Amino acid sequence: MEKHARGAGIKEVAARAGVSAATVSRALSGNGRVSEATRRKVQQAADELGFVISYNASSLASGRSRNIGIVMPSVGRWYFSQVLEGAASALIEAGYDLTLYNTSDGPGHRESVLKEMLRRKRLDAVITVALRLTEEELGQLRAVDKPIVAIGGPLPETPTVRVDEFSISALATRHLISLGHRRIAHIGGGEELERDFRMGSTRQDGYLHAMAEAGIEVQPQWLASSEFSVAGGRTAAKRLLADPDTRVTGIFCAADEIAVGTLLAARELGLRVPEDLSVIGIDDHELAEVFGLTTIGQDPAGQGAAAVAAVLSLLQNRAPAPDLLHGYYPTEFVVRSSTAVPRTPAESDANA
Amino acid sequence: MEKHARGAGIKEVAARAGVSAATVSRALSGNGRVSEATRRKVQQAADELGFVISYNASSLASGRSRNIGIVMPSVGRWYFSQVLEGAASALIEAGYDLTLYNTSDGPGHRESVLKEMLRRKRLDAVITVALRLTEEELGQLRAVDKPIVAIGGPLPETPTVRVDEFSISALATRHLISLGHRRIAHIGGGEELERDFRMGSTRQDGYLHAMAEAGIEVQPQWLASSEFSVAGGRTAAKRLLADPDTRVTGIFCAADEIAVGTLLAARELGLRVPEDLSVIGIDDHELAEVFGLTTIGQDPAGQGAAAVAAVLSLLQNRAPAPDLLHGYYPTEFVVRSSTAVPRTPAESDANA
DNA sequence: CTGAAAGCGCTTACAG
DNA sequence: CTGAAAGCGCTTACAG
Repeated sequence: MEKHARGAGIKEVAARAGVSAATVSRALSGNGRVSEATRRKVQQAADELGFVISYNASSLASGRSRNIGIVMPSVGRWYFSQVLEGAASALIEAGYDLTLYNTSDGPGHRESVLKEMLRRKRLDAVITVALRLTEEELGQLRAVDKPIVAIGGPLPETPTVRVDEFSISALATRHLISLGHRRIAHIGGGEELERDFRMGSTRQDGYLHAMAEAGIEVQPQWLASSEFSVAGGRTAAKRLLADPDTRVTGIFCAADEIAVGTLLAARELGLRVPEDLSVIGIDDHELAEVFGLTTIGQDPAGQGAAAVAAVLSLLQNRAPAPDLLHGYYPTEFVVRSSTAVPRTPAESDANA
Repeated sequence: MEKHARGAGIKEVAARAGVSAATVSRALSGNGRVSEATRRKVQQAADELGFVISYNASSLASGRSRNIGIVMPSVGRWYFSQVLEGAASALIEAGYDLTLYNTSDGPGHRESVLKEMLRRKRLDAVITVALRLTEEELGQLRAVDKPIVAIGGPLPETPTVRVDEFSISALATRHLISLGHRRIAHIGGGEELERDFRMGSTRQDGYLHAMAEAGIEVQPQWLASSEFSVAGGRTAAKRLLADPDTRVTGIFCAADEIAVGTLLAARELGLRVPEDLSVIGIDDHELAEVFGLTTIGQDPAGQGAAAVAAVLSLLQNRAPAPDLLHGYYPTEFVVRSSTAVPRTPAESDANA
């Protein structure tokens, strides 16, 4: 009774099935050969007793935890919540637990997360999202000798699910250029993005590259930045659009939330989109469709699932997953109604 | 060397400090008395060796896991991502791990999550978010004899962090009524909300109550529903506002995302807010401020943190947390610019 | 295919 | 305050 209340253990199952605990373990885990008849007997006994394995004991004995850690700087922000959703689904599907480490509370916390929590041996592998690690931190993680897969971070020699920031940014910019825009601004992710993804510059670089390629000289006031939010984008765009000698006809925003903010700012300033202003973003955020935003979709949930798939395969055969070392996660160019040929082509020849 | 690579164990620390493993355990965990001198010696040895405790071993031996499970139907939706963010911060602060169970993939998955994962003894307690459980499921959870705290669900006799759905809905509706509106619609959360929170009806009930209280007969076409998204709200509001004999002057939306969608719909239909239409939501979503939306803030991150606090206190002394059994989580009425006196007071006397 | 036994790395009465 | 020893509930060579 007492025993029952705390759940039947492997011994009880063994007794009921008339076999040894070792056999129960083999039958239930699938490791080691067991006759079909025995397996069935054991399974039935386990079912009858409502046996639930103790992961702690199992992990301690076997060294495997069926538990993956995910480290990200913020669950509350859209991108991360989507990644998490995708990863969580994939993990639950595979029968793995997911331990979440939200490092949002400043670097102090992040450090303790990395140094302690990840090494407490309860994890089979780690997925980092948009995390920059120092050489030392990376070394520590590697010392534990557990698979690490990154999403969107700059971890050297770590299998990484990433989109080609530079190319999609150049693509977005070229889209505006090809429509005839020449006065094109860029609202980047600013420090936040830079810190988390080390790609604020990469997206801006793609923009600068496309502009240079087209022989357009970028004016300094065309470069703005915003935090990743509609409010931030709105503020940045208002500032940008209010400046009389900035008068751009197109804006490439580093994220859809910023782009939506830009659309709102334009509206408030009496600018029509796309007649007076074309706007393009990155993400294919759910608001993008609502606002008819042209964007480059990057499917964060898919990225989360892809990282899980990579981790699981590493866990099985430690294959180096070459595509994650060199390839890029696919993106999708989605043309909607926020971009069009500029209304005043006369402007497009003025270069300063 | 070998040993070192896999991390020093408690024995190595004991040897280095010149004490027994038992003493190391006591010194490091704080359980049991250890002389200050010994404690320091042990701590230093542990630091030098980079000792990290094995949670699996510790949990197996002690029965405590320092790990809390959180079950929610969707991490990707705003409300849940915020709850998670709040809970994660609070847990990391307390030195607890957080295991996430995202049950979004249908009831089949949810069931296995509840029946198996939560019982694998790796968890000290469980926080459920917006989860309806059957009597049986609840019984199973209780059988494990681990603290359960709910957020927003209808779990009987379970300490629950919840806002007063009925009252805030009535409040929101009364706000419109007090401004002079009488033709007021309600866009609820529909099935989705009903299923997850069992409160779709509660929010609608609050609306109906306030309307009845004011002697206003609610016309059937004033009741609409939408999924929890801007897109959903926009669609629902368009349908509602397009109907010529519905002509409401105010809409109470069950969530800010729906309300924002409603604002967009109004704009597209050429209705000015608040001159032609007043809109009020619930949440204080980050978009609410951007859109000047009047709303009732419910601070989901705070709810997550509150649930964690409750769980931790239950873990310490098993106090029943009476406020969580009867009280409500505080909300905040935030008046912005989406609500005002209706332009055409003549209408407000027509009752059918 | 199956069992007895050692062991995973801690914690905690029990003595002292 | 500290140590020796048993035990947490599994897994897995090692034999058979």
